[in-house]
Amino acid sequence: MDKREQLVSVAQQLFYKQGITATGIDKILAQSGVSKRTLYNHFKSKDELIVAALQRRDKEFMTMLKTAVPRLLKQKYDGATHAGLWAYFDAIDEWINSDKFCGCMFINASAEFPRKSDPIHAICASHKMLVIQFIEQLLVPFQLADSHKVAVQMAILTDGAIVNAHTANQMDAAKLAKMSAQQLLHIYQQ
Amino acid sequence: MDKREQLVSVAQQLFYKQGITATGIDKILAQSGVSKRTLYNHFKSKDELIVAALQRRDKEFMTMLKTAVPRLLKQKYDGATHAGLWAYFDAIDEWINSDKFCGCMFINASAEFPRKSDPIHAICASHKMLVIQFIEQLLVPFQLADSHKVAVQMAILTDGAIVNAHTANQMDAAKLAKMSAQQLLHIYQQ
DNA sequence: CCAAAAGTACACAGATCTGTATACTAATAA
DNA sequence: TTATTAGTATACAGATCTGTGTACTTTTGG
Repeated sequence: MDKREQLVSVAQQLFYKQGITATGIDKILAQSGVSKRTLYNHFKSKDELIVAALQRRDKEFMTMLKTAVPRLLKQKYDGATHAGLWAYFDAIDEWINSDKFCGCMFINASAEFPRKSDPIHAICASHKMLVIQFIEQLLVPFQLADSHKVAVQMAILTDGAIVNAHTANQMDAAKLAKMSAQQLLHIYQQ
Repeated sequence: MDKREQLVSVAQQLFYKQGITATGIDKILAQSGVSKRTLYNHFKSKDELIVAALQRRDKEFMTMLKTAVPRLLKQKYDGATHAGLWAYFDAIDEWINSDKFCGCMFINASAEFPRKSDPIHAICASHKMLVIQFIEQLLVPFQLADSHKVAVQMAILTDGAIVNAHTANQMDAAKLAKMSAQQLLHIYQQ
């Protein structure tokens, strides 16, 4: 019933699966069953729709993390305090090996909109910052001297795993990234 | 004078800087000073030109690695046998912080052409395999039990650094990735 | 019930994109 | 020299894309 939500939801799916530039407005209208006039009443351009789709994906992804990590922490590690980070990599692994996986929407979007000044690119950057903050929380039990730096290192492992799975079909990339993380934190813990 | 080479060279630059779908044939023709008919005598479609541009970039990037790594190995590590991998991460760092950097062309291309069956996507995958092989050579001095697995872990760190630099403006990503690599190989060396 | 808000259908402007057709010109090689 | 090859200029077909204009219909709140 909420036409705006329908539009953004369908746009998000199509942009993610087929690329943003490659997805025309008409495809989104056809699949959502909304008229073109309604779209341009809610958004003044395609760019605004792209922004809304990315913001929706941002919320969706963070929600996924915030539910999957506690679930896996309980399932696989009996809720052990330090194991949040392992559960995080397990969650990434689950996602990468699910059929909905098509790379990271924000990495993909910044590939299509490479100019740093582009608002679309800026949204991608701030999403990545949010993920780094999320990781930093999981690092608290390790009592690290510079937990932000380590969080960025974990983010690098994450993005590397995502890209290797998507581009090079390395579907075990998240498992390898998790191993790397465990070995790295073994050092930091000393 | 070699019109084909001019076309592929300009196409590579524009595809890399602006994205592939966003770059029209006409822009490539204008910048290379070649007529449209000549383009379609050499390539039967834009897709073929894309393939040629990616293959050219593949050669260029591998050549860059094969010259930068020995140079940095000598400059910074006095040619120490085991330091090839550190020189490799230094080379990635140099590239990331150069003004020509605009992410990894193959990561970007697979974002725009996500279907695994697409020949363009396949070229991206095989480029990543070449890089992994290159890394594996640098791991020889470490005499690892499973050097391929570690090479993939290094590739994950590399791609993560590239993506974090490009998408999240983390320009020190390669330095952090190098640190991770050094800590990881310290373990593997024991 | 009725007025305002929201949505639909559809035509179309104007730009852009890939690819082709045609007729002419420059270079090259036997 | 002359035939062939390679390239140019340019118009254009046909598709597609974003965005607007207009007239009609549905929904909804007071």
